[in-house]
Amino acid sequence: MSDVAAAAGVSLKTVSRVVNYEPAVTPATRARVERAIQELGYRRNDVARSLRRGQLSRTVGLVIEDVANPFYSAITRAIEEETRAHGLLLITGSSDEDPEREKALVQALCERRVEGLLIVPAGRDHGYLRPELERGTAAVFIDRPPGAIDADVILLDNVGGARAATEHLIAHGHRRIALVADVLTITTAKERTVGYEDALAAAGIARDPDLVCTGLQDDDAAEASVRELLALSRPPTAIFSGNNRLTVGALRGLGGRTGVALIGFDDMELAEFTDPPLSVVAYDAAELGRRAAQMLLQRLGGEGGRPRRVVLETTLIARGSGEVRP
Amino acid sequence: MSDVAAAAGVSLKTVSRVVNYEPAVTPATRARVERAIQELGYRRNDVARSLRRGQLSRTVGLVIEDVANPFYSAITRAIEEETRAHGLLLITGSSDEDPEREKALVQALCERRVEGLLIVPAGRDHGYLRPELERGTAAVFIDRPPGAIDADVILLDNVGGARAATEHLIAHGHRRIALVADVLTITTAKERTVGYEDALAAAGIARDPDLVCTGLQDDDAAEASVRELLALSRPPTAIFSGNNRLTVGALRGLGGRTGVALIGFDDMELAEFTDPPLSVVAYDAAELGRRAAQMLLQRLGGEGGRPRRVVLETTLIARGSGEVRP
DNA sequence: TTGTAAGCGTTATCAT
DNA sequence: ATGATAACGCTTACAA
Repeated sequence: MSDVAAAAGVSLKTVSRVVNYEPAVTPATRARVERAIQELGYRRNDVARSLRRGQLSRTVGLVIEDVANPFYSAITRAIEEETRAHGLLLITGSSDEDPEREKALVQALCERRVEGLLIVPAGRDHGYLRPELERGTAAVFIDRPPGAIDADVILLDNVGGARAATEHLIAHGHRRIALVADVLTITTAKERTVGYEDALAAAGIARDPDLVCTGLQDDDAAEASVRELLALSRPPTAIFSGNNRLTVGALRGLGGRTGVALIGFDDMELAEFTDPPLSVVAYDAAELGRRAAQMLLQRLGGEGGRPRRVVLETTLIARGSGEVRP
Repeated sequence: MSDVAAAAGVSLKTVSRVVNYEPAVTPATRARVERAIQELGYRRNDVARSLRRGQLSRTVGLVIEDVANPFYSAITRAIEEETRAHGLLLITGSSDEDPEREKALVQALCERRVEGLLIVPAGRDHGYLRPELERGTAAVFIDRPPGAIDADVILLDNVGGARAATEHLIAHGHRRIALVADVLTITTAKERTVGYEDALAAAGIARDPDLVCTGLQDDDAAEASVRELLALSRPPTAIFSGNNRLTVGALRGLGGRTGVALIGFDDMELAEFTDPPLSVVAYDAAELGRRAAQMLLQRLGGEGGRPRRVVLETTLIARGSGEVRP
């Protein structure tokens, strides 16, 4: 900047004025400065800028489980849209469901002085965030509630969605319905399991432990579980799978068998083209991201008040696989 | 930091030493400082830090077309993995195939002094980057080459992949093969079109303009085109679609018709479960991101030399839809 | 309209 | 082993 000032024969401050479109500059001076900027290839340093202006980094941090998962990338995209509209850049990171990694990411983001944090929590204890929150960093949790602190959060109606799927299967005549779910320490997995069990109980169907497969962390685990389910002496006539990855595994485990009903939680890109077309519990992932970003932006805008909790509804999309009869 | 120093009864510099794990500090002093840090909830300010240390922001910028597209989110994830290993955070943004948006994003990233730039270019003229490159910001282009400047780039063998797909269809007896492609100003779309035409020419099949649908920007456009193709007096017996979004549209346009062969460029999540299973031109999207990040990291590490150009191979995965006979 | 001086939170340099 | 001081590139407050 001082180089530009020298080249244009003005003071530092005048260059600053030009760069920031402050009005108090003669058109002639402005032109001279702009020429110098062009020639020297000067570009304002936002790092230095935010330092002096009081910690406003104009960035927001996002920690999710895995960007490569369509569920999270849809959320990411929606958040990006909202933040961009406010001139905020987005720093992203994947935690891979590892609490340590989540914490390390959040800390790196805080050191970089992001103005706000959007987190799909992997860990259960977010006490480590308290100092940040007290110091004014806003935080909004997505998809799962925070642990050990109180903060804004936006969730899905997991219990309701899982219950609806299970009820749907029951309504189509199934009584031996298997569950394929992730580790139950993940609240979404837990809630979807509860929804499944609620529906069975309401229909007076005893919960058969043989049919409940939990702790499945990837598609391979789901595939193996489904194979085992099919090998039972009394195999299930229907399967409810708890998320998009597990649904892929379940389909693989079914190996083309179309006689077993299947409903998956999370809509998927080619769901309408599988054989039979895949019935799913769907919801608006983009809306999840959008609302989270909006809540964060409101907090950044100075909005006070108690932490809020928003729950988004799910919809059952019946395409065929969930309507197969026993 | 000065608060911490005061609380611990030491100087600013000593706190800095503790925070940076510099050896020259008595264990006793260190302990005292660390207690003060705990109590005050102090966290190092990386913004100020990078200012003094000479512009090392420890961040890298990534500009892609759309994170919500699985192709790009896979790339993003791989890049994240590489940069994380080097302590670099990733700032991401989607250009939506809009050159202005790409440029605005890149400029915002440069103002924030990212150390390096990873770009899937939307525009054709990257002259605007020259000042940044001269000043030492590294840049690597992904999936498409830069325009008007010379820089490292990692590409896919689009011509080869498209040619292989078309040859495969020809080998299965097709002579009326339709093309469903994006706007040809996008180099990947152009190259895939060239590969398609090459294969036809090599087989002595005249290019029928009725069968060549280009300029399709989304799945809806592809769906409409496929419907029109099927309504021709002499409809195609096979379709080659130029990317994952267009493939979704093509499938929709086919409306369950299984008699028309289909090969898509880009593998997809449920491709193995469609009816018939979807044949695709696949490649390692993660590898694309990984290699790009590695090239960037090498440049950041001071590696000189002429810009490099890496081309990744594609593989034809025959699952069924590409093997349907006319 | 333009310029000067101070300071944002940190690290580098040089003393002690 | 510890500290004083300047400096990073910029903006704010004030002066001319």
